[in-house]
Amino acid sequence: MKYIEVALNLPLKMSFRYRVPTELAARVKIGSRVLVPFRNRNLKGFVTRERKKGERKLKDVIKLVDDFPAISRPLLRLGEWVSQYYHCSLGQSLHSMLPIQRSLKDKEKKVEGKKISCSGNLAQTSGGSVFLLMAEEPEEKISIFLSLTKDVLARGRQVVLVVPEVSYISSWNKLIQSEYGNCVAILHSRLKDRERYVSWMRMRREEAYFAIGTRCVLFAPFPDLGLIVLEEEENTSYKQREVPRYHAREVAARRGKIEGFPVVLMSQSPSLESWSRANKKEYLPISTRATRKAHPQVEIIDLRQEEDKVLSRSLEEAVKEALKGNELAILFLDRRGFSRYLLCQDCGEVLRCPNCNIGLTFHLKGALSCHYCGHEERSPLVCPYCTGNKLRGKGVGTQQVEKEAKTRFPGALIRRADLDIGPSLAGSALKDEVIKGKIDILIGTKLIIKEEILKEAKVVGIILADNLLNLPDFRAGERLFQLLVKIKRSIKKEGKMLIQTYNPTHYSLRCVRDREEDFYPQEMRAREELHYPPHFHWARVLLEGKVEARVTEASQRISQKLGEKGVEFLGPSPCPFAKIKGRYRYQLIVRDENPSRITGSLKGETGYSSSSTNAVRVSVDVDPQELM
DNA sequence: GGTTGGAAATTA
DNA sequence: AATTTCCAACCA
Repeated sequence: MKYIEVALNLPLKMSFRYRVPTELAARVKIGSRVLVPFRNRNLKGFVTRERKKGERKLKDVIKLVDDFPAISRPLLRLGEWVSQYYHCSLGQSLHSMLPIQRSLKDKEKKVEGKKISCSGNLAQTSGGSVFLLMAEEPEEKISIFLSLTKDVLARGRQVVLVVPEVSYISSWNKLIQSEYGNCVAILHSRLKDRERYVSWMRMRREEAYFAIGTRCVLFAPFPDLGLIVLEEEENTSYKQREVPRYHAREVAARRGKIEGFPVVLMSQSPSLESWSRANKKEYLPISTRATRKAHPQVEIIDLRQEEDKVLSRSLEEAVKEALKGNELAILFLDRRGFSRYLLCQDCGEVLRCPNCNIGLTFHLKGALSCHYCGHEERSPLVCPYCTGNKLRGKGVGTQQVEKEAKTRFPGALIRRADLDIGPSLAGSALKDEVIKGKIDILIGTKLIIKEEILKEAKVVGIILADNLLNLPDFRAGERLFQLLVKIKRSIKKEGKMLIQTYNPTHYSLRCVRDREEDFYPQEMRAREELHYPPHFHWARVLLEGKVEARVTEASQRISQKLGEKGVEFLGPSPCPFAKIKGRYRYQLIVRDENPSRITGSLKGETGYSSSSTNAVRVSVDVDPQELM
């Protein structure tokens, strides 16, 4: 008799054993999906191991779901790594790797021989390595991309291109189709069931040999994958917010290691993590020809010296100039949906946490708090740096920009685009309007920071850079730098970017204007002292529950345990969103230079999640991006 | 003795 | 995660 272990899509550490009825025995393999009885219902799960003996009476597998194993051996190994590193069950990680619920049917007799032959020729000098491609010019990036992929395809292997968001897919698809013909399969979460199924099957059958998609395309069922390329590797969308909370960059690298192929990260301004790894030769830089073309002018405007805190004189002049030449001007302001910060309009300083150096969150009752370590203080009446009395709560409602622009630039065609107007509308329709020149001044949030829109712009004004710089996030400076570099690289070469700020000497701004490469060593130094990544790995332990006392109690218990183990951690402190859907939320931040020590210290402290009506749910987010 | 609400155990 | 089991507190 044959027995198997099955991983179910439940937050349980254990797998369950079943007996395989004789008539199924030949077809049930490792990686197969099976339907099994569980409690009083039937669940689909993945076969993870085969066993000779069942030491007790086990239930029978009900049926085999698919005509073939849905998960290949290497992908099973990848799933095991994801579940270990990101603290979720194997069933949860495997479930997220297969975006299809229905049964997989295969009428044609697929040649299984090919898979075996591929494992022999994996040995390749670059197999398992990660490369970092920092191309200044988009044309150069594309030409390197094409030469790399051509090479892989010529050796009969397949290519995956991962992009941060769905909107990036169509232009890449056009490019790749025009180069290689109809060989592309597209995969992302917004596809309909049927489309996803067709795409997935085309990859498996090698009817397609090029896959483009968002995160989920990392698990493309190609039999002989030869290359994964990640576009805009610093993009924060690469971190999945739901379980399993994986980062596409890490998963790509791990798949490359398991299956022995190279991974290429592309970026105009890489994440500090990747820059640092490249510096340590963990990632290999791909050298580019130095074809730096003329850059647009960058001007930093000191708002402390300006009468008008919304539109400075220089920005007004620049916009007028653009209007005169019938060119597009963009005014960017990021609305911070939550949390405000306290800024001195005289000296430009911001109230920061003495322990963590992130902007303190300014609450309406006049309290200031740090959500990393839980530090709290009363908000002062005068600025502690210059004793001035112009401390102002900043962050929400910089909405007057549109009103201001209308009075300043009468007759101009002004368009405001943000989430209120609708994200779908802000997409292609807006792009069309921009290209046809139907807009003179475009006012918007991060939504409009798209290459297709920016490339039409002659002038871009950043209304208040401090909004981004003072986000309660240690990566705020890095994010601002990356955003500004992206704008600078995308707008017209003879254009101009004007940055309004109360902190004109900040290196995030200075480096955008003067020497971009100086940013990374400076930011590395800033992160070192406070044990921020990339020097240390972080994991967030999130506690949620309906009874606040229970949540704080549980967080105390965990912090005591961590203390006994001698692990370094911050908190517990209330999350930036302290209550969501009636659940109170607290967090602890565990940090260590070695990610496996973090995993070790958390083992046993938390289930993957335990839930009952009044209990506290504890979950772990390894290498978190935003702590909300 | 019986009901009840919440925590703990169980699921193969 | 979703139930079932366990157990102590409360009641008449």
